[in-house]
Amino acid sequence: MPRPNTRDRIVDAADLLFYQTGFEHTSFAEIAAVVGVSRGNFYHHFKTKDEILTAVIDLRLNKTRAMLRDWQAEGQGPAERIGCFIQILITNQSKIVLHGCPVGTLVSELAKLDHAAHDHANALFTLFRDWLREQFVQLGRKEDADVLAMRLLAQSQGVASLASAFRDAEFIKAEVHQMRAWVQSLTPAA
Amino acid sequence: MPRPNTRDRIVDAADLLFYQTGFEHTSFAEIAAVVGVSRGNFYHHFKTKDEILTAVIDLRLNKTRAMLRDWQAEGQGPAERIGCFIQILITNQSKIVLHGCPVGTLVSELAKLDHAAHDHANALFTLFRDWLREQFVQLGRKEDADVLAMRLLAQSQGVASLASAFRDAEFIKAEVHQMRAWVQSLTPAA
DNA sequence: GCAAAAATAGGTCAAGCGTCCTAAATGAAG
DNA sequence: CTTCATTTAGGACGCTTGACCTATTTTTGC
Repeated sequence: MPRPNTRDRIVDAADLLFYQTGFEHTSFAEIAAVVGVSRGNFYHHFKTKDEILTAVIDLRLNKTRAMLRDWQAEGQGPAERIGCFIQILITNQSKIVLHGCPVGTLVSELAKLDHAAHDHANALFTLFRDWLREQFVQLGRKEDADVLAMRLLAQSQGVASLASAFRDAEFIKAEVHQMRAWVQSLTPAA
Repeated sequence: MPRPNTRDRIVDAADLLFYQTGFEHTSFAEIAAVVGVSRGNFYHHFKTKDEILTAVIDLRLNKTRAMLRDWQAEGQGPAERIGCFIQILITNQSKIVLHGCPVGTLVSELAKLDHAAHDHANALFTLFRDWLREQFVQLGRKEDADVLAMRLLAQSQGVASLASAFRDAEFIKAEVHQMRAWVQSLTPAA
């Protein structure tokens, strides 16, 4: 097995560059330069730019699934698990201020390009949506679990969007506090 | 007689194309083709692409200022005026599902490109933010008016983002209903 | 150890881009 | 009518892009 997995390094670099500067604005040459491989080597692993995009989305899907699985395995209640989701905004606040939400900005860009991979990328949103819905169900909100899941998802998107626009990390902290209080208000007293 | 102003027609076309397909993805040739002018004529009015962007942002700023002024002049209370803002999501729902929020997606794209015009575009957000803050002040929430303004702005951004991602106009309607109820809950009984 | 396969390097290509130029058509002013 | 600035047309440039090809090196399987 090839120790220095060039393909993975390319996907990792593309993942980061797509996040930082956007899919369309990132060129083959830039990715290749970051990884330190020639364009020919690059082409050996990925015939088209769309193939790289597919690989990047798959990587993000796998990482997200693993993360959700970890949260599930920590032996806490649904409210605490929803708290893990909200916590992402804090953990990644500096990146979010600079480049927005990785999922939201990618899906938005692909929507504008009318790109075939839009649905594939949106599966990232669906992953969170379904997982959050399940948590709200376990919280005893079976009736409106999906509505609540979408609302929390929308809130986090809005917070990331404005935090980036105004380059304001404090805004994230304040809204996260409010989101936590909101979840608390939905949690039946134990 | 005022001739059909070519410059204005160019800006109008660029405004629409930037919204529908993004700033970077829109080329000189596309705009020129839509307007029906030659690239030379185009260049006579705008030396660089950034000049067009500046003109488009200025156009949007003026349109937004006029809209806010109209809302102010309708002789209603602050709660009704905030309702006008929320109503945009309904009025433009089909466009939002297809292309997202015109302000949010532009600011987000310029942030990713690290474009100098980012702050200029973000003035659109500031316009709404300041106006909303004033409405909340008049609603008797002087202390947290800016927090509430940002929260409502973030909500509308999140709703637009997810509505576009899931291509779901019904989601907009549902969340608008919730947002109206929220404003109502902040309004002191008359 | 050696042949097959995979990986890497670097050159090449057509297309599209923003930009720039010159020249012709138009229209207002004297 | 003439003059001259404005507007329009369209060609040309230099550059970047994604895509593709061939040659060489490295790794793998038997």
